[in-house]
Amino acid sequence: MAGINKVILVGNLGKDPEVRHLEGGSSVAHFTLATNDYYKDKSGTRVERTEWHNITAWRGLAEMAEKYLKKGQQIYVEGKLRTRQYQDKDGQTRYITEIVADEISMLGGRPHTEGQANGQSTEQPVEAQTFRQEPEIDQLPF
Amino acid sequence: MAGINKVILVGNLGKDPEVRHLEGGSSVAHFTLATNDYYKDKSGTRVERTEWHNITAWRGLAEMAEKYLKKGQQIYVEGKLRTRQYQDKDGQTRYITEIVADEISMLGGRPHTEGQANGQSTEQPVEAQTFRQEPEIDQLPF
Amino acid sequence: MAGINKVILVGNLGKDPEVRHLEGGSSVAHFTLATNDYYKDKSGTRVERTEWHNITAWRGLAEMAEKYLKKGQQIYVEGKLRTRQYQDKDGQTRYITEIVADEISMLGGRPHTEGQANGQSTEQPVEAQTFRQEPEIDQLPF
Amino acid sequence: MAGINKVILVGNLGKDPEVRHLEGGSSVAHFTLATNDYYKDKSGTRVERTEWHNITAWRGLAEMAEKYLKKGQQIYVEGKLRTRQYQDKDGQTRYITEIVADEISMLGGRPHTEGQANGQSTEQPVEAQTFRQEPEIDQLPF
DNA sequence: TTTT
DNA sequence: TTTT
Repeated sequence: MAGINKVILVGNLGKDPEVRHLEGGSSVAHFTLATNDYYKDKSGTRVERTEWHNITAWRGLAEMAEKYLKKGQQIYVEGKLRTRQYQDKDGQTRYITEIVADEISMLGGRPHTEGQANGQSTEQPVEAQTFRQEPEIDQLPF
Repeated sequence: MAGINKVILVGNLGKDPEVRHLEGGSSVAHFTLATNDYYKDKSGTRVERTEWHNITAWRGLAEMAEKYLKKGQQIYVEGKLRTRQYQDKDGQTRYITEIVADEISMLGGRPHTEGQANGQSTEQPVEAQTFRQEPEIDQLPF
Repeated sequence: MAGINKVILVGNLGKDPEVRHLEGGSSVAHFTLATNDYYKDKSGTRVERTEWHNITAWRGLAEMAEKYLKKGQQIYVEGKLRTRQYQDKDGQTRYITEIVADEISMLGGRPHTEGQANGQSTEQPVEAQTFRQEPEIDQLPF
Repeated sequence: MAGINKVILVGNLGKDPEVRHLEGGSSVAHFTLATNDYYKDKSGTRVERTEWHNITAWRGLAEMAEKYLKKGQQIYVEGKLRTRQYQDKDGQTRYITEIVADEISMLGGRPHTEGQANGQSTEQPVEAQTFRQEPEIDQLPF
């Protein structure tokens, strides 16, 4: 039975993406994304709740992340949930749930800083864009 | 900054929901949902990949789950991601990511088996329905 | 500014898809999809409301629709909204809003009827599958 | 059969919302939302395509729209598709497809201008927020 | 642990 | 025009 496994997030990057360039020429990027929620508690006080998500982006999306995404930026992410097993340092099996991105879009028309060779940094408004990664078999190098 | 944290799943229940009736009169249900994916590997062989999701449903949705949802049934779930911390038996901090359901819809018009007191089981077609839980502050009794 | 334009539907086909094979070798399918909604009116009576959607599928999805989709079948459709202008028979400009499908998934494991040359019809369970159409420039032959 | 009818948009308001306060104390807001798409045509030229959507918001969301939403602002809208019939000035039956909003979130932390009694306008950063309208029976006053 |  |  075919299923649907879809995640839609709008949030802010917790840090710059970490990008690894793999041997076969492929790339993978990791970053965290915060989605904030507000609600009123019983006393009527406004409370903020932040949820942190682990985002993984492959190939073209990893390269896009490396070039354009910075800590704090607000983005739209569409992807699928994947829970991976790994062994921690004590040899115990642990699980981590990630969102594997299929589409990333930069929101808010926020200017982004492009690093300059001379150490200067000029604010260059980068027109917000949507990037899409066509589905392929994900390599799992970790 | 307000964010969006939305999950949309179509899959099959891995087991009957476990429902707990809390002291304040509230209820919470837990179950797992499998979403299946198919892809062709390099040799062209069709491979199935199953992703398992932990679903939590509160209040009215928990009661709906208790009444209508059974192992194997195909459903639509809409909700939000939440990662919880807990201490494992060795006192170590661990994390689990769940989908807290906002809406559940039964798909496929699949007949559902209602347990009978006399041990017999009659197939009773249950009209597929959508159930929605209005947002409230989630209690976290575990 | 990049935007998001996404539609997610689960409903039943109102009729068999109409498929046109275009000169360049491409195909386009049209069909209607009903999504049903239930609510209680002021007197507490349960009322059903049906919304009808115009679905357009291109290329591989059109061929999938031609092969596998039949009137009455329950499917998941993901796509984008597009409003087209056309001239009615009186030369007036009219508008129609369609959902251009990016992904279609058959739900419910419902057996589908394959027409047979001898006029007989055998129920053949078709394994539910998800089909995806990679984004390209849509041709607009009508 | 229960269905799913869901639309997710990120785009910019084409004009300030038009809000009507109805006799029963309810309100309804209308505005248009542009979602922009970019693609490369056959010659490799980057082409922009804008899709316009008719958004309708009821009750609390209408009041939120009246207070906070302005032409040009980037927002997230979640809602459902609804196609309405009406008679045009020539007595002909026409159809219009709208998105009835269930949730609206302001994106980008963009400051918004609050009209001032003295005719001055001060830029007041409004913390982006998500507003939700609980489902009720929609009144249809037009 | 589901489904086809 | 669908489905339950």
